[in-house]
Amino acid sequence: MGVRYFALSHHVDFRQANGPAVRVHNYPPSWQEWFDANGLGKCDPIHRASHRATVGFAWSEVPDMIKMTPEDRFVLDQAYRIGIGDGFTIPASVPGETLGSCSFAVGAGEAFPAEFHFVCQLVGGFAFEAARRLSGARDFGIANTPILTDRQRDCVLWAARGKTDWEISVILGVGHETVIQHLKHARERYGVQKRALLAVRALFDGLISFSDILKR
Amino acid sequence: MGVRYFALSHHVDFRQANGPAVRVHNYPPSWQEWFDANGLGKCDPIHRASHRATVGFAWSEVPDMIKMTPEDRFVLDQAYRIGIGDGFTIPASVPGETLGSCSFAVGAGEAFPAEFHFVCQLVGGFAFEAARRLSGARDFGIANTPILTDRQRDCVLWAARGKTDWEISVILGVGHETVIQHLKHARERYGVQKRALLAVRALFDGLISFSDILKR
DNA sequence: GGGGATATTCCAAGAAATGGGGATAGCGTC
DNA sequence: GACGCTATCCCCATTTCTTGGAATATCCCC
Repeated sequence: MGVRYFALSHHVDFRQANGPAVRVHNYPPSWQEWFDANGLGKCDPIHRASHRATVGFAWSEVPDMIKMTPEDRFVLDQAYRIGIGDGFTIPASVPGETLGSCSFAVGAGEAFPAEFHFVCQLVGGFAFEAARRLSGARDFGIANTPILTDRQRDCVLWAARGKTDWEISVILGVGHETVIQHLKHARERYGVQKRALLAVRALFDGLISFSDILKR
Repeated sequence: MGVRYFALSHHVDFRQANGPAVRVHNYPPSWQEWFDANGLGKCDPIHRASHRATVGFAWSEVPDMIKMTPEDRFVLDQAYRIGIGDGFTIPASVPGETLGSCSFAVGAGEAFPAEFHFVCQLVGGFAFEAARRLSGARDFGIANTPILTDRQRDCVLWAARGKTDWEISVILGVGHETVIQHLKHARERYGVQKRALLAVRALFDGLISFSDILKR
């Protein structure tokens, strides 16, 4: 396929991975060591960017996809220094399941053959799905994501929008205590203590979406 | 591509759709009417199955992917009666965004040409991505998003993970008041009042990612 | 050297969220 | 009819967050 490196991986910290997670790659060992030592599994810029696409993207597009921090630039710099050049990454996302991706890269200084993007898209996508099935990761996904009632969902949505319990009660036309109760139950079902994490989980599971929250 | 029908759609109830949502298809109008009348956007069995895959799947695999209810069987039965036969669906999932999919189907009684699965995968995937961008479902407003300092980002990340200010102060090894201050400034830069919305905005901007937050 | 951004710590008052109890009513299932 | 789920309301105590101030010190840039 005209590329030198491949990397198929779940986006977890492999230093302390506990659940089922897959990683297969042919990057230089020194890169994996440095990558793990810095706990990049969960915050690598390429991985972060992959959480914002449905299909493959060239690494050159990453700065347009996420906010690049100085560390992000340092990470990409390090990769280049170790010999990893331009790349193309295929995201893999299933609601409620560990995120992952499959990347292909050429050596530093080489040009990525754009005519192989489609092939990478296909190979990367099906390769990840195969790994996902082998690892049993998919058995831990949406099957056990909590189900909320309509009212609970409404309250979570307005809470994610930054409204207070009292404001929500006015918006929904119910009592203040009712809203407290709905959010209490929603937190219990998700097994979380804080409404910030509740909002995040509801977003991740597809219960609510950014467009629900941020419109207007 | 050897198929008769296509359907590219966000999984929402189009009777009461309010946000940006896309639907393009050439199914019979009677099917869309019946589909909407029954509010299937969110519970159609093909859509539900697509929430458990990262790549395309043949509709014949659906019973192995989700638990089929009697209603599900009735829905598929109705589709067949209207003239929709076997199909292949490509899921499209981005954390925090409305779920969607792109399907291809042959007429009732016809055989789906398996040799076109790969082509469907590619066309469906990129078609959905194109529709997603056109619809503004994802508007990359990276340019004018606030810039946080490293410490502020750390605090936002831990706050999104559901930690209290005091817990964060222990984790980061700084004073309790310092964390309060960082989050105060972070909220000011984002122009929000609540940490739940702060977490959502930071996620939306790509400052932090779901895999940063959720270990699993 | 001055200006600006950053990181750090501290105080205090009030608002809001959380966790623990309750209760009533409707609705559908077994 | 008993049971479970849902939605609605109420009380309490405690913790946590938010907002308004304040102060140092470092670092980089001009």
